[in-house]
Amino acid sequence: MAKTKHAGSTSHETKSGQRVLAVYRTLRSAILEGALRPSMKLPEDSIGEQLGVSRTLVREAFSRLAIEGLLELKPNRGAFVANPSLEEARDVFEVRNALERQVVANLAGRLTAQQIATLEHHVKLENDSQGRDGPESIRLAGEFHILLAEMTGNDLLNRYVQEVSSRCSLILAIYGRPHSSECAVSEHRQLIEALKSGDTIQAETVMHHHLESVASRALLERRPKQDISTLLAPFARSEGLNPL
Amino acid sequence: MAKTKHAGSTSHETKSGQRVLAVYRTLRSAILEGALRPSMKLPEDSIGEQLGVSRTLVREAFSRLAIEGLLELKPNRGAFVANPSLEEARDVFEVRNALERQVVANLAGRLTAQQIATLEHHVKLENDSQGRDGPESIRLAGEFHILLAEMTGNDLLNRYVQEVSSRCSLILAIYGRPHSSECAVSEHRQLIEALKSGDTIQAETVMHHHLESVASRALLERRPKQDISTLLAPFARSEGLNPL
DNA sequence: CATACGAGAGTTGCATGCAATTATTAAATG
DNA sequence: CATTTAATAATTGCATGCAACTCTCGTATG
Repeated sequence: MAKTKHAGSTSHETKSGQRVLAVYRTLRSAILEGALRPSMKLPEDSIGEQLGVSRTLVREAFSRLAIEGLLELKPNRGAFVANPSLEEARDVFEVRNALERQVVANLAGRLTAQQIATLEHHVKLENDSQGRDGPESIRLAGEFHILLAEMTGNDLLNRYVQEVSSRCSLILAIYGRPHSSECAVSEHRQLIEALKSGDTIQAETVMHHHLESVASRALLERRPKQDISTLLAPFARSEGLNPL
Repeated sequence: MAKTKHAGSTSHETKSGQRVLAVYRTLRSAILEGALRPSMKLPEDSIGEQLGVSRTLVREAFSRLAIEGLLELKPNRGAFVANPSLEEARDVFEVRNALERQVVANLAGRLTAQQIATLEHHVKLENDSQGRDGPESIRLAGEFHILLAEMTGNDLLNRYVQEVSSRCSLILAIYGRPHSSECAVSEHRQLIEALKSGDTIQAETVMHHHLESVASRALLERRPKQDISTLLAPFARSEGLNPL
């Protein structure tokens, strides 16, 4: 096999060293965009070959993605795209709620004019893409929350919000309805207003309800699991069997 | 060099596969106990030789510790024990506050009799070790918070609490006063009472003040940094120099 | 016919080797 | 004598190789 020399997810040459980051980002995107479906097996070999790097780097990227909950690493068995259970999904939303309430608490009354402008511009984009079909408006809605987290200047908080956001994307890909799982633009607008006025309680409340509604819109129905054993269990039971 | 076959941090044979976990845990403990001081360089091969594993495994453990904020990885330069700035320390405490408020919100009014007994037993241990010298009572105080997080049954929340707790341990090792940086046992008792009564607001308030007081006891004074350049800068300036 | 077994192929876990980068020391120069 | 430069040593980044483990599938056996 020819050595392809660089493994660009984004097409421009990765500066130096951090090629593992490129692998990590490539896989991360692929999972979040749904190209790699939950429970899918990811062999080190083929991924490395595909990306033009050795198994060593793929392995390192796997390890990181596993920590972030996007992969599950089974010892001696390999890496699988995570397939979080409904319970885990609820756990993620609970943590997300706690983190994002801290984000708005941190930001309330402290936004600069520039930051407010950025947020309002972003909401306008969300509104414009509202009508059009799909992925664009979902992406924008997610990025609004990332934007807020970045504005806190708290790197750790920012990292955690990014991580739970990733997990939420995966969860929505599994459990979310095709359409209505996106954030309501009006709620984002409300949020900005509360942040501007410096009303911390109000901001936290709005954020809380906002995430609550996203979670319930996504999690209340839909296939509870697309894992084979869980899918089959009810059928088995109705046939008098008693699966694990 | 002889192959030592296993690299146990805890003396019992590591089952199979997960030797990297043993390396990770060993280094983690060493950092948190202060054996490896902040900013100290950790060369891959000497660590590997010391632990009887190859650089590959050490490298993987490094990567994980870096994600958790206990190491800093400088490209092409190697791994260094983290030396968080005061600002980063404040950020960590802010996130910890958000997470642990979620913990008590989750737990309030939902503790089983068994769990209550466990917590009260733990507080008794804390109280008993109060008088004695040092590390024991600090460890117990930290474990109380871990215990609470575990009781939520929310794995992600639990993991994040563990992570910020680690970071806090490192921070206290750098900035904390030798003695007074531990949790007040009475505050832990208050917390249990609030959780038993199911008063979520009260529980969150107590937790908030509790962590606030830990943070302020630790962070308000003490050497702002023990990095050489920062330590030297004031002396240099008083000599008419103008360091970076 | 269904289940259990085992040989072979494929994959992971880990160590090691080599090229590239950084650190260190020595010599050279102003 | 301080500073710069060149050569050497040490260390990291990454790929590859080998043993251990798992999976697959054909064969044997009850």
